[in-house]
This record gives sequence, structure tokens and C-alpha cells, in this order.
Amino acid sequence: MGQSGEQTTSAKGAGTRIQKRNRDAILDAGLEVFSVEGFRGATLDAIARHAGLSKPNLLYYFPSKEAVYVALLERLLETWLDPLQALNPSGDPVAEILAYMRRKLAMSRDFPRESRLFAGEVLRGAPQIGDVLRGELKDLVDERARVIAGWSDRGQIAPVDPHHLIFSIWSLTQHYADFDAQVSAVLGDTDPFPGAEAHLEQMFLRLLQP
Amino acid sequence: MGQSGEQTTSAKGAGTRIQKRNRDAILDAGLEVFSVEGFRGATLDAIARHAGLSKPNLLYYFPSKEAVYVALLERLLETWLDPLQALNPSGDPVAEILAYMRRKLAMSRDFPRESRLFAGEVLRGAPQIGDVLRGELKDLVDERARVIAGWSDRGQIAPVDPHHLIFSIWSLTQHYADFDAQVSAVLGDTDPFPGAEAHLEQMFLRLLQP
DNA sequence: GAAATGTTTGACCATTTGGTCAAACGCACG
DNA sequence: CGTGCGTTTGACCAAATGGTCAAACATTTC
Repeated sequence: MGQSGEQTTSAKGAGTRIQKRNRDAILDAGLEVFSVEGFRGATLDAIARHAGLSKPNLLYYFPSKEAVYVALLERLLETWLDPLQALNPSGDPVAEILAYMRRKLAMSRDFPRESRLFAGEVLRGAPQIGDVLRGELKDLVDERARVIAGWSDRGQIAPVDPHHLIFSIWSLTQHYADFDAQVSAVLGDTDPFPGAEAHLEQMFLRLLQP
Repeated sequence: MGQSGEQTTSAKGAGTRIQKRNRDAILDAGLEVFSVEGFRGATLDAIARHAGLSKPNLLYYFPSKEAVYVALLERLLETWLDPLQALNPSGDPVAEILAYMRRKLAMSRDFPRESRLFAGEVLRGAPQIGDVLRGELKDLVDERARVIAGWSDRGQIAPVDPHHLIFSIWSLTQHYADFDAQVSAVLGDTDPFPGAEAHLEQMFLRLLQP
């Protein structure tokens, strides 16, 4: 079958370059539509149109609407957990936490669609990624929480509840993507991110000061 | 027509007590369904079933699915803006802001469905309440921001960006309702609110300390 | 250039869903 | 008890939507 040493079909690396192009187009279109309309609100026709394909053609690449959605969430989850993974236990505590916050805020600015897709999924009770949240995510958070608790115990940062500290970083940063409609309504055309970064730096600096 | 001095129909005070009962049942059912499924995901059948009515019967009280949704949002918006309205310009600055935060956190705990309904609407770009956000909400926020700025100028609290301060209260408190699936996944069965309250108190106390 | 493989589509289908309607039901009141 | 009003519903409809399929169209390879 196929050319070179490529797999048959539908595996991870994708076969043809036309396959890769279309798969990518579909995922991008899915992100666009799902992040605004939610899973139920998104239609295959809308996704196909955004991807520049016909509906049956889309279904040639993904077996169902849910498959597109799940593929999107899977791809997203890696990106989403990376910044927390990158938190360095042997770095300077305050600097590490601030850097984590800045990375998350940058993701809110640079990947708002991803943020909203994730928010929509969790809002609905995480029907698709509940297992990942209770598994990988919880493990990673618990582990990093122990690191932070260690910093607290050693007096390198003020005593804090590590889990709630992480929650507060998540909520404060993602807010600017997920609630953009509200933020924009209040601030008008001003870019909220410079102000947000300054405010969040201040908040966490003062909170963590031993 | 009708009995006593009641209005005809479909006005504000509602006519019959059976009308009031059913209207309330529908709104409660709508809240239940919309907050989980989102606007597009919710079906009239599901709402009617939750309300203990048949679909045509539901449509006897509300002309359309959207009408139920809008009625719900309208009722919600009052409740939602009240706590900010209640912020007292002549009270003690730090105490006022902390009280506001606590009120919002309590709403997250006591009215999670309302919080999620609102979050879903804003996530989708606030198609129904965009005007209110740019109007009433913005006006109220701007006004309260001036109060907070005054406190800052007079050195009663540390210098802060009032708008972002308000955003941070919103995001930190609503997070526990809107992202409950994630919070529960990480914390397990532990009630997050006691820990959340302590953490948020600490955050804002340290932030606002002049 | 023909065979084989990969890609695209028009037509079609079953189900779901928002919404309508005429008829039936119930209940208060004269 | 019968008239009138408010309430409820079964049956129905049109549109939207997820998904199928066989046939047409491209492209690669020999």
C-alpha cells in the first residue's frame, strides 16, 4: 500500500500530505466552531464549511462529530498541562510561581479558543475529559502542590494552601480568555493584558512574600 | 376579565396561582437544563420534563425556548449585580472589598447553576446580554472603580487597578462554581469552600494592605 | 495509460427538535 | 347545570442535523 515506510491509514503520523492538510484544517475549524458554539451547538456543516470541505468529506477523515471534538481535547490537554509541568522545584520559589502565572496568562492571550473549548467542556461537567482530570491532572497537581508546600514549610514563600494557589492562578489567567465578552464590555477596546499582568504580578508577589 | 383586580395575562405579576406555579417550575427546570447543556444543548422536551409539563404546555407559558432562556438571564442579572451594588463607599475599604468577595463566593456556593448559566452565556460571546454588559454592568463597574480608585489615592488601600481588582474577585469566586468538575476532580470529596475562603481572604488582605 | 489506491461529492435517510393547532378537559360562577 | 375562561394534550409539521453510500473523480505507481 502507501508510499515509503508510512503507515496504512488513520494512525498517528497521518499518511498523505493531503491527509495531514485536511485533518489539520478540520481540527482548526472544529476549534473555531466548538469554542464558540459548544459541543451541542456546533454542526458538522459549520465545521466542514470552515475547513473548506463538504460534510461527507469531513466524515471521511473523522468518523463522527464527537471524534473531532475528542481529538481536539486530546491535542489541547498536552498544551494545557505543559506550563505546570515546567514548574521547576529547584528554581527560586517566587520566580517560579510568577513565571507559571505569566505562562498561563500568555496562553489566555495567544490561545483564547483553546481556553474556551476547555472551559466549555469543564462547565458541562467534563463529560469527555473527566477521567483525565481525575487521573493525570490530579496527579500532576498533587505533585506540584507538594513542591509548593515544601517551599512554604521552608519559609521560602508565605504559608499558602498549594491547591487553592494553583486554582487561583488558573482562574485569574483563564478569565481573560473565557470571559472576554465581559472584560471587553467593561474595558472597551483597551487591551486588557498589560494591566492584567501588572495586577496579577502584584497579587502574587504580595501573597507569596514570606 | 379574570378574577379580582388581576391583570389579563402574560404581564409581570402573573395571573392565576397555577400560572405562577408553572412559570416558576419552568424557570427552575430551564436553569437546571440550560446550566448543564448550554442554550443549544438544552431541549424543550428536557425542560418540560424537568418541570413536569408537556412540551405544548410549556409553550403555553413561554412563546419559545429563547424566551425561557432570556427570562432566566434577566432574573439572574439582578441577583448578579446586587453584591457589587451593595459595596458601601463610606465603609472601611478593606472590609468592604473583602465582604464583596465573600458575598460572591457564597453565591458560587449557593447558586452554582446560576453561575454556570451566566458563564455559558458569556463564554459564547454574550449574544443575549451583551447590551446589558456594555450598558448597566459597565456603568456600575466604572462607578465602583472610581470609589476604589479614591480609596487607593487616599492611601486607604494599596495602589491597585480597580477594574482588574474587580475582575480578580469575579474570576476567583466564580471559578469554584463554573469549574466545579475540575476542582472536584483535583480535591476529591473535600468541600472546597472553607479552604477557598481562607485563601482568598489572605490574597486580598495582603494585596490591599496599604 | 491502465490498474490500484486515495479523495470528493450529490443524493439520501432517520432522528431530533422547535413549534403549531384544534380539540378536550377542568373549574369557577351566575 | 351550563356558559366561559383558563389549561392541557395528542397529533402533526417543517427544518435542521448526524451520518451513510454508491458513484465519480484524482493521483500515484507500474
